[in-house]
Amino acid sequence: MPDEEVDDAVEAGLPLEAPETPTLEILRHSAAHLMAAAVVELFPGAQYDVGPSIQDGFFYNFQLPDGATFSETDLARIEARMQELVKKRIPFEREVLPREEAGALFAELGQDFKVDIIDRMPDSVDRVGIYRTGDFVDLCRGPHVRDTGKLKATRLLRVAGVYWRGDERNQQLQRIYGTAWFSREELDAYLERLAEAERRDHRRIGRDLDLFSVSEELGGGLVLWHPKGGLIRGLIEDHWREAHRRGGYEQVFSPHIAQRTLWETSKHVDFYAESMYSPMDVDGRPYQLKPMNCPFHILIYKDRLRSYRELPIRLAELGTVYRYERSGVLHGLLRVRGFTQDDAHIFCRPDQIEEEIGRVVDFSMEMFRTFGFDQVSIYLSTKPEKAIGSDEQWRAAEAALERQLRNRGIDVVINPGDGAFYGPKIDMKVHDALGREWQCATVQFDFSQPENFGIEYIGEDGDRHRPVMVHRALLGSMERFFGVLIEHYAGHFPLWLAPVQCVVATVQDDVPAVVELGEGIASRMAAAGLRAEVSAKAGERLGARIRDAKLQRVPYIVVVGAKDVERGDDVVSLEDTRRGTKGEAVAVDELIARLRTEVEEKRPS
RNA sequence: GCCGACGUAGCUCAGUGGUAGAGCAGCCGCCUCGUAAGCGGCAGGCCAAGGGUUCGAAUCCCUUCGUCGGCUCCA
Repeated sequence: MPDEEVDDAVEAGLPLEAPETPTLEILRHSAAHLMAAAVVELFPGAQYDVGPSIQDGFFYNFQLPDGATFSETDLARIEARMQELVKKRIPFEREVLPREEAGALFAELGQDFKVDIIDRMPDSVDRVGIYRTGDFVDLCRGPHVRDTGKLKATRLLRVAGVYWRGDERNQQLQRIYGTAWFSREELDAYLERLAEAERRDHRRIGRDLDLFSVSEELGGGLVLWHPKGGLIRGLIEDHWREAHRRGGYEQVFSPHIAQRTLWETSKHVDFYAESMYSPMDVDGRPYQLKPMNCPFHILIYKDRLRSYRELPIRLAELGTVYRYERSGVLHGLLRVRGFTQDDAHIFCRPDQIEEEIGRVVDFSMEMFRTFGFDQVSIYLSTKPEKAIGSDEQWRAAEAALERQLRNRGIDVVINPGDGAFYGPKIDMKVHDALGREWQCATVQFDFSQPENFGIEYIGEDGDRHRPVMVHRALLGSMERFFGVLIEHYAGHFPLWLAPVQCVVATVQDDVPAVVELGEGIASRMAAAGLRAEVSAKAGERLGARIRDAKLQRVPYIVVVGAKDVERGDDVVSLEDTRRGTKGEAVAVDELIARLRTEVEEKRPS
């Protein structure tokens, strides 16, 4: 998220010329000014706050007089006015004013936000830059394009309510988002990208492919996995379990509720209360739906005395947790109130911690590759405001995490203050087919819980020592990962995950020998462990069967008809819907062998 | 939770004050057809819920619930 304050918190600099070849960022920032100019003309008395360029576009925050708000129909009017200003080729003119003069100027214009920004500038600032575009004047560092004529490929996209200075205790402003490009063609390409993202929307595909549902009747943020979605989840989980066994993890299970005292010990009650559901009464004692799995794994660790020889102990669980999320944030599978984390907690000696972190990073990269994610961005989050543990502990842990990443030649982005309350974390975001980043894996160093629960091990020296703990999820949650996977593949799952791997479409549906041939092929495939279905419903043409199978994203379609029955050579016509080949003559046995190989290799697409 | 938009059949959507519609899906027939939709029929709606205005409300107003786009927050 851009720092809204930075872009317009202008300091006086040298006079800037409009660059010969403006960057997209400059173009978009200029487009933001243009939009603000149009808004101020159309909505007298509107105050403007900040308007930076952002990824793919720009926004500007406004406050309309008398608490008025923009509605989406206003966008067309504003855009039309912008177009007029574009035609006039109004120059962007820079001036540098003494600070007091600028303050007086904006005060006179009734632009309180600008006055406020000037007031907040450090004392060292004595001159500030402003830009004029016709009658519109804005506090701004620049640079800008030469004139508004450069801003032809601009489109306003949506309005949003936002909190002043990003703090929800503050008043709400109106924000308009837009996008701007050098050319009409680039703008169209961008809009097409948005349309493609919409076509890939996992909620859309989830319904079309009958994978999952969420419903009002059930309750927001709660997911029903339908048979096909459930099948895919099961396959993902099978792979996950197998990988974890090989990776030295031991699978455990824990209940969905526990006594509230457990959450008091873990300090979740203190630090995580707003995400936890109200306690329920069990025999007069408060119990709590679990928002995290860690305390359970700690209890497993703690159930008996541990030796240094046992460490590291890696306890993994597909643990379903429940967290209160505010109604406005719920979103399909990506943001829900009940979800299953692919969780694990690693208990180890301090001397093992770095190696363990490195292992987890390698392990997750391998896991992502299996699902077709080759590119991953890595973020390191440091101590937040609300945290337990000393600054020294935090700094040491942060350094350990960073060292392991750097050792692997990984570029790390630091997110200051974004860690969990019990320790710093590494977040891994996968890049999908459209280049979008999705938060999946998180690796969190935790030096607090071992203390909270007083867990120990007996060291080589015979004394008791405190283990350290790494909390990690790779896929993140089954729900979110599934949503991301759907969008990444646009529903075209790799063969090993495809709910139906092959449809055997019959040409005729009323010729018993043809239907029998189709059914025979499907059952041979089923016997070989493949998921095949016959499409022979009465009243449909072959074209309709093919179409249905393709809309259902079935990877392979076999066509059989009367001619195949006559020939009797066990060779069928194969269509590979992902590669777009059709009419390939292939023997059924060979087909089965081919698909089995593809499944066994878990070929990612 | 906040700002905006939207809630009409399983799905996608028409319908802006005067008797609720279409396409797809479903069901029933007819056609037996070779690589993305054959043809015909039937059935399907308390127009999100509640309240109001009106002779009359899917349509106008209010409230609630939900969904969507953002904000804040997050796996």
